Amino acid sequence: MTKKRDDTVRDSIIETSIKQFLAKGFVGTSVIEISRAVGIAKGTVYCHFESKEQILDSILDKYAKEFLDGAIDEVSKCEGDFLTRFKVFFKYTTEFGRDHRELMLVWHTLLGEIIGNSSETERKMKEIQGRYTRFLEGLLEGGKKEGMIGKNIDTLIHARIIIATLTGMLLVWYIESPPTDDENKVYVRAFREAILKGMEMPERHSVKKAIIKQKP
Amino acid sequence: MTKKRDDTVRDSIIETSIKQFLAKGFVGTSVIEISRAVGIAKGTVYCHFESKEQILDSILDKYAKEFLDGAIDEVSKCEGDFLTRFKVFFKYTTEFGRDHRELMLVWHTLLGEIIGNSSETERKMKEIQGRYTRFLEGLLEGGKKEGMIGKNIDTLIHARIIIATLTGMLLVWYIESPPTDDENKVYVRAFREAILKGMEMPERHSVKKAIIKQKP
Amino acid sequence: MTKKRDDTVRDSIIETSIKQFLAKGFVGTSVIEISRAVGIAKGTVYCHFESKEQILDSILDKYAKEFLDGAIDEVSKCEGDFLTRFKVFFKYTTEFGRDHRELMLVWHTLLGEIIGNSSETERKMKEIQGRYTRFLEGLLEGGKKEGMIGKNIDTLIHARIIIATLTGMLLVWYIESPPTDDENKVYVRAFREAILKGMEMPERHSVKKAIIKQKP
Amino acid sequence: MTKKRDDTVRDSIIETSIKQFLAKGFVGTSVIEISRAVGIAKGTVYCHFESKEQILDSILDKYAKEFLDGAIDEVSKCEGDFLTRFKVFFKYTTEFGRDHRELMLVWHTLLGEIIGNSSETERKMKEIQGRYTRFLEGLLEGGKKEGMIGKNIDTLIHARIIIATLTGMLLVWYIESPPTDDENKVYVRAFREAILKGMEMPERHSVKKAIIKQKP
DNA sequence: TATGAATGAGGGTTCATTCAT
DNA sequence: AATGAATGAACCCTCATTCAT
Repeated sequence: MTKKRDDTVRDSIIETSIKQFLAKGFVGTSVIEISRAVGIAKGTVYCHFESKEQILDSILDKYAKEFLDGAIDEVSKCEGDFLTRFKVFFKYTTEFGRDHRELMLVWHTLLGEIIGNSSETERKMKEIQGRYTRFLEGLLEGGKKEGMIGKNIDTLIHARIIIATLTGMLLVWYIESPPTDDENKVYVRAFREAILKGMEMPERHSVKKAIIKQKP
Repeated sequence: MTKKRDDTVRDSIIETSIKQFLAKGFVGTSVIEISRAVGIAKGTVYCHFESKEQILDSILDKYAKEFLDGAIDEVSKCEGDFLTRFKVFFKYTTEFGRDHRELMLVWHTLLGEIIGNSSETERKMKEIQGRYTRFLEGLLEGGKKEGMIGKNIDTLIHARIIIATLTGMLLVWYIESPPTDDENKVYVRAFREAILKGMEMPERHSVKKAIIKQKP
Repeated sequence: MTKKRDDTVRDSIIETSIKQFLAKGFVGTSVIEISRAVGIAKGTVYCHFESKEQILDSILDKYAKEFLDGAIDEVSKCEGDFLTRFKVFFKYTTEFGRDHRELMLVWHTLLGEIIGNSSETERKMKEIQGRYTRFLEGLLEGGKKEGMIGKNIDTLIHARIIIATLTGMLLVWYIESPPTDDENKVYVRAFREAILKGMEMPERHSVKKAIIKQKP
Repeated sequence: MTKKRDDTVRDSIIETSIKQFLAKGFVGTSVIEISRAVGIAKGTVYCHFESKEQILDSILDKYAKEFLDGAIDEVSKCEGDFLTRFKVFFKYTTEFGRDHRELMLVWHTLLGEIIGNSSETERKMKEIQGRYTRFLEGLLEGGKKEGMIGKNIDTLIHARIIIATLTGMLLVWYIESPPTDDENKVYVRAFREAILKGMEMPERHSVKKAIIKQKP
């Protein structure tokens, strides 16, 4: 309601910056490169953002709003049990990653660059990351209550494992050339199953047996 | 006795650069910051390295030599079956990650910054990463032949999944404050079990459905 | 009205650079010295030139355009015989040398510094120098056809001698304190007569022996 | 008598520096380049010279001693009339230029770079140049007394013209590819005749006639 | 005498930011 | 809002010189 005017240029700057930051990092990207890629003058960038750092901030906000809030929204709307909700979460995450490859990746790329800065931006990144972890922890906690994942599972640790896995998945996809759509599906399913197995009720079968008995 | 002279300063520069690159990225770290942290003059850095980029190169070489070659060595020395070898690999990787936190992390930090550069350094990074992937693929291939992991498992894909998972694990550890040693063990075990389950023989239980019958 | 904008600063940089290069050579002059002499910030130089080398390039272009093209123009406009044309050329050259002392001298100063560089700038200098030589050769060739200079005169060699003489004249003027206007005229006349005598028709008197019968 | 010890290295440094200064100028040549070309360590240069500037000084001394003193010597030893002495001078100069191409050229190259410096070295260069001019002036003055060159010839001006011409000759040879030995001889003779004609007794024939009457 | 690691001033260049138009 | 010339700090790197060995 408030911000309504024509934000075409502003959005263009953000969209372009994501691409550039992804390719060359935050420090490695200059304002003039952004402005040229957008097709405006250097000074014009400063009509829309106070500083280069503010562009980064807006990207983080965009990530938090579109990805994180989106995931939370999607999951809250789902009324099923833990497994259903988890699958919704997983589907949302991987599909978002597929459709907003750059936004997801720039997040991880910048993490490495920004964390340790002790800047305001670092604080923001840590806060977003924390919100993500806690949301996932809550989801798992629910699964525990429903008896769908092992009681002795540490939900915080597993939240982290899941994030780690998803993070790593994206990075590897980025380094190696992007997989085909079919490969993509195989990956995603394999990841999901691996994650779920890691948390499943021990009664179903002993991990130990499965692993150790292989040596006849 | 060959070329051995006192490389103290050189090593210092590398060690310090790792820390600085980790904290601020490659572009974000200036040569004068490195020199000050080492306690030498700016010019002295150039007595030991031709350029800032060459420091980075040396770090990558160090990573490749210490971590990758170390892992390959360790595994080749092990004469057991796939599972034993895989555990050796896993142990080596996680322990190396624990003991050389910075070296491992700087690798991943710089990956995000460098990939896309189309620089010589990028080529080097991709080559190292490729060597790692192929090594792991070979390991899994062996497991397949021994009948210890499912015949239908795509070893390349799973090599990538494993790397992704380990990568992500490290990154998350870094973003969140470092876990205690005990947490560490739980993580590592959980990760390893998850990975192995994802690949185990389908006959034993029903992973099969999840992994193999992707296309209904 | 085409691209005309205010090139005051750009021109100032060139004018100042000529003086500085003349005094201290190209390598010996720093960009900050130029900027300070112009009265602008160091960075501003780079708003007008891509690099220090580009300033040099512009000076060469200026030299080629103002001096060389000017000479060619002046001579082509003259419809007289060889002697008339040669005198026009000589007058133009010496007057240009008198009125654009610095531009002429910086050319020669930089020649010594740049030649041997195997840089792009060297190529440019050689090309300009070559154009100058060929133009003069053409002029002499005309004189030969008109029968006003000896048939056996090698026009290329004499073109070079003339250039050498003019070049040396300028350099000596610079090293020794600049001569008065009256001395100037004596110089110029003496030079011109010496040059013309060296090429005149052998029949008239015995230069022939000196020039032609080189091999007894 | 005084300096007797083995100056091989010192001489090597000077010889090498001449080549390097010629190719890249004084400022453009670094001490390490010289040392590498000589095949010694950088520090060793400072065992033989106090500074880079001192190398230049030694080159100038060498030029003054070998070329200038040599010319003066040669001419004083000759007992003939002006024309004979002048020819001796000219022969010596051009042959020295042919045989010590680099030493001669580096002198002219460095002139442009150093003059204007207001350094001690500049003073030295001006002094050498002045000594050269005065020597030549004396030679011409003798010719005047012997009645072999025109009474109204200004010997200082003509000394300058001669130097200028020789200087220019060298530079042009340097810029254009070096002439063959035969071409060389033609040049040299043409130069000498041109110079001598410019100074000859007016009684022999009127310059004016020769030049002006060409237009019938 | 010879070495080469160490120094730090200074060079060319980039770039975020400002501001008059 | 849009522009781009201007700024000056900061960056990477070079180099003359010193000095302990």
